[in-house]
Amino acid sequence: MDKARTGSGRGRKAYHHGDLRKAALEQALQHINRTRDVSFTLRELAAGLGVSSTALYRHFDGKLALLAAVAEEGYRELLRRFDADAAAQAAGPLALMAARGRAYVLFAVAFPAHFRVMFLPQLRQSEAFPTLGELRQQVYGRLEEALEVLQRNDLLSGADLRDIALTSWATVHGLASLLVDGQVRIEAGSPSKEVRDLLDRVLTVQAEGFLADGVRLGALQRKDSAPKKETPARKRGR
Amino acid sequence: MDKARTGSGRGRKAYHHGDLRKAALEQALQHINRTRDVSFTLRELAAGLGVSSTALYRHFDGKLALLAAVAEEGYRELLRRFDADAAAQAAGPLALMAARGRAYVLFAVAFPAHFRVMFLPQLRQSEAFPTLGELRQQVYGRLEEALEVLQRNDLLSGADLRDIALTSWATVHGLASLLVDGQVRIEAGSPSKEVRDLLDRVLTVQAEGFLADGVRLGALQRKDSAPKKETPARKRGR
DNA sequence: TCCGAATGTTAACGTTGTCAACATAGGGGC
DNA sequence: GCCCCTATGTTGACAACGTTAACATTCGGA
Repeated sequence: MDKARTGSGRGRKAYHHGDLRKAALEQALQHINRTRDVSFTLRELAAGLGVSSTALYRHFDGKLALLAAVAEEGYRELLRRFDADAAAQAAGPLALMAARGRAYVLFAVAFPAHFRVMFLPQLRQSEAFPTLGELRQQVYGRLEEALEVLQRNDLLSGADLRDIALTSWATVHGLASLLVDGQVRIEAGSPSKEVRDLLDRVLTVQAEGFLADGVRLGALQRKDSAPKKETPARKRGR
Repeated sequence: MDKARTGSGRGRKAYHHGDLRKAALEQALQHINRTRDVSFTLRELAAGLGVSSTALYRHFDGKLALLAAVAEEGYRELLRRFDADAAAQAAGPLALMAARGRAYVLFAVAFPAHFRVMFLPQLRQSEAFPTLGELRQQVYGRLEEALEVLQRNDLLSGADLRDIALTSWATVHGLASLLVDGQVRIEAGSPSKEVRDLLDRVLTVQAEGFLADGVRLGALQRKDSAPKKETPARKRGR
């Protein structure tokens, strides 16, 4: 298949676009990154591609399906990054865990538009895109996996693995959200380096905690509830 | 001012609604909680109130302004909860810190629609609602304040206060997001109790870290960057 | 009592996502 | 080399949406 325009004339406008699907996805990402929002219009997007708006319906079932395709791209890229660091895996459990968390945040910073779309409520709730659900599970599975390796090596504290996993996930996801939403200021000069340093510090605090040696959280127990010393074993279902 | 309908007849449809602004906000919250999304229509909302859609424009400048009003309600409720626990403040720095984090998450679970709207990209980016920006700063200020109290009492580890604050904020905000988005399953039976217990465990892991005693994160340092042992003092600006 | 301000209604406009019907390109089977 | 089937793109149209303008009704204070 020809990538270039396949029409008769050279510079003339060809009837067929070449790869409209790919071009539409790229244009959508540009819009999202510029406006920080998915509220672009199909007509505007199509006009930017020199194409009628209804042409997009040959490649996507509608606007939501187009966004779903963007989200799917994002999940696959994130999984690719998770699996890319075989080096970290060889370097030990701690390195693997840190690499996974770092990959999550760096992905969000590198692909903010994808990240935004991946967590759109409209897509999360829709059952029209089962692939997205499977990909989401794979992502969380990778994070859990890294923690299980830590546990096998007796590197974890006594807390329940599920609680640790949820805490780690929340921290990493929260940091990514704050960065993507621009609630944490990043120097425009060398965003990559600054983000990486910030990220390392956050992951360190996260892993080692922030209380001084010897300080324990007895005071954290609520007054209105019996302090449950023993965490009940929780099912790992779904 | 009469709360009830002020028209002539008793059960007859009154020309004036009574308190349309309040009713509209409530109806909007219902829609958001039902659909988990802000994509309700003004016409539908107005029809549910037995009112013409343009009547809403007497109370809000438009749909975005209505959402901004919802967000403002949310921020004020959250701040109210922050300040409500004077008891925790008296019980010591650790209790205060835990209470603030817990208030954040419990607010999100109790007011999911508000929470959703508070972090809408369209509202975050718009400069038409400066009040929202001020309220946001107050919220983060309360979290930072609790940490500063900890620091004054020498209860923190040696890490930079800004890093600890960001990590805590990310964890709490991430957990709230995951709960509101339904990515963490909650038993329908006693959601309140289960969330509170889960929350306590996460806050504990967060504060104390999850590494076993003696394990340190030397392996976390990246290979492509010089390991900066000393965190450079960072300005506290903005 | 009267009159302006507050509140609500009707009609209309431009834009949006989407569908149906039609037009064109391109490649595989004869 | 021709033909037809399918993939791809276009035109025209529709209902629904947010929003505005012009008009109607009610309330409350001078």
